[in-house]
Amino acid sequence: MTIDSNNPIYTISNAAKLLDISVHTLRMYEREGLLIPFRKNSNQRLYSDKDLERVKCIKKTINEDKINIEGIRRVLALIPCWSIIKCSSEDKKNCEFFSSYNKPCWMLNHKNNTCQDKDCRDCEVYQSFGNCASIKEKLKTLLI
DNA sequence: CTTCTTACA
DNA sequence: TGTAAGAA
Repeated sequence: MTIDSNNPIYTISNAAKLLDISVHTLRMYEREGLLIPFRKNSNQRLYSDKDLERVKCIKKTINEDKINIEGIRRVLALIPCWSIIKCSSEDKKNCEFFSSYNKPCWMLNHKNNTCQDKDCRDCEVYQSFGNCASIKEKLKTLLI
């Protein structure tokens, strides 16, 4: 983890074992827009240590804070991505995100805007809201 | 043998 | 959340 926590090295079965959840649940979190695992050319999912931390945060939020997947997704849908990546007004006009309030930006189409060639998994927006500890800090920097 | 997608008595 | 089918 100290070398490169972004290295996708865990298969879905290994990740599930480490997290003590089922592979089915991991796929569901993905389908619900809570995380974006790395994909090999063979379409197989791979998870990094950072991904594991992200899922731990999700588990904690669901089990301890009693917020369901839908609730988490709606919070993520409020991230001011345009401010983080500094969209132009043209980008905003072409972005589907501005007509949606229940999906995180990384679940939407990015055609015709500055995000179209980006991999959301590598995006600062997705990364910054990856675990419970960093979210509040990130929001502080946006409000200053 | 593992993983992928899709579906559901 | 679990399990199953058929494909890769």
